[in-house]
Amino acid sequence: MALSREQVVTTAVDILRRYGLADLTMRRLARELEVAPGALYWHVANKQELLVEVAGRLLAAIPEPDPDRPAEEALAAHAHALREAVRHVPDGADVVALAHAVDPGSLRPVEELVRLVGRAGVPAREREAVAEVVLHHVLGSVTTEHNQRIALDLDPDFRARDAAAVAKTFEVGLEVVLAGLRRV
Amino acid sequence: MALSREQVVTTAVDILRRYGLADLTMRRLARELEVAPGALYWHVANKQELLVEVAGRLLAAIPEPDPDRPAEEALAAHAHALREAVRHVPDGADVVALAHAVDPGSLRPVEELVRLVGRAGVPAREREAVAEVVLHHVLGSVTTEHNQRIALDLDPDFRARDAAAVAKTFEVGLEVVLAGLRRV
DNA sequence: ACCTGAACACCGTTCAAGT
DNA sequence: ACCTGAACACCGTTCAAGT
Repeated sequence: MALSREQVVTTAVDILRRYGLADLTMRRLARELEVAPGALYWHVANKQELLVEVAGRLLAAIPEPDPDRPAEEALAAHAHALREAVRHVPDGADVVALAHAVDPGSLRPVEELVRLVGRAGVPAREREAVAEVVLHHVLGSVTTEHNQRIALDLDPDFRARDAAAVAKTFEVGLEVVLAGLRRV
Repeated sequence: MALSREQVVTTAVDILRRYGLADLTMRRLARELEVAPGALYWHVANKQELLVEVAGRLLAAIPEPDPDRPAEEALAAHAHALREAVRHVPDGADVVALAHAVDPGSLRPVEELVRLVGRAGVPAREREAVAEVVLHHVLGSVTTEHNQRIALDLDPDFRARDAAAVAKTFEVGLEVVLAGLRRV
C-alpha cells in the first residue's frame, strides 16, 4: 500500500517521542518507513513543513478552553495544558517554538491562547504581545527544566536545587505574568 | 603566526554577523581562517563551546547595571540593553538562548539580570524563575520580530501590521512582567 | 605545541528515470 | 501518481602523521 502524508507525520512524531529532535532526520524517517529519502518529498514539501505538522500533532489533544470559566482561570489552565503537552516529549518545546516561528497562526491552541488573553481584559492591540510572553514562558521553562535534568544526569554534584523546585519555576513565572495582566 | 582561540572566536562572530547561524559551520570557519577543519579542535573542544563563547561576545558590551538607580528602572534598562545587543545580529537571540541552555551561568549580563530581579524585591527562591521570564521575553520577542521581517520580505501581502507596531510588542510584554513584579 | 590529510558517519534536497 | 537510484553539496568530529 502506498505511503501517505499521514503516515509520514505519524512516524515522525514517533521518532521524536522515542529519540528526540537530533534523530528526526529525513533520512532516518525514510529508513523507518522503508522508502528512499526522496519519496518523502512527494508527501511533504521539506523538513520545515514536516516539523510544523509534527508540532500540530503534539498540541492536538489540548482541549478548547471552557468559555464558562473565569478568564484568568481558563488562561492558567490553558498554559498548563500547553506545558503538559510538550513536557514529556524530548525537544517538544523546541519543535513547537520552531513551528510557531516558521508559521505563526498555524497552531490552534496558540490562537486560543491569544483569545484567552483577550477575555482576560487585554485590549486587542496588545493581545498577541502578551500571548507571546505566556507562550515563551511555557516553552522556555520546559527547555530549562529538561536541560537541568541533563545537567543532573551528567554531573551528580549538581544536586544543589532539586527537581521539584525546578518544576515550580513555571508556576512562579506564570503567576507574575497573570498578576501583571491584572495591573496593566 | 599560529592560530589562537581568540582568533577563532572573533572570526566566528564575524561570520554570524555577516551571514547568520546557518553559515556558521566549523568547516566554513576553517575556510575563512585558511586552516583545515581539524585545526579548530585544538583551540575549541567542539561547536557548542564555540557558540557559548560567541554568545558571550555578543553580550560583552552590555554595561553593568547602575546600583544607584531605582531597581525597576535599572531592570528595564538592562532588558533593553540585552535586546539591543542581540537585535542587530542575525540569529543573535538563538545563539544566546542556546548558550544559556547549554551552560547557564556562563553569561555575565544574565547573572546581573537575576541580581536586578532580586533588587526589585523578588525573594531569593524565586529570582531565577522571574529572571528567566524576562530573558525568554527578550529573546523570544527578538526572534518573532526577525521572523516577521522575513515574512514581510517574502510575502508583500503581509503588510497588515507594520514594522513599528511589531517592535512595540517588546515594550508591552516587558511592562506586563514589571507590573507583575510589583504585585506578587 | 600546533596543524594537515584523510577518513567516518552522517545531513537535506533534487530529479531523471522507472512502474 | 508515486517511488527509486544516484547524485550534489554539504555537515561535525577524530586521529595518525607530520613539523
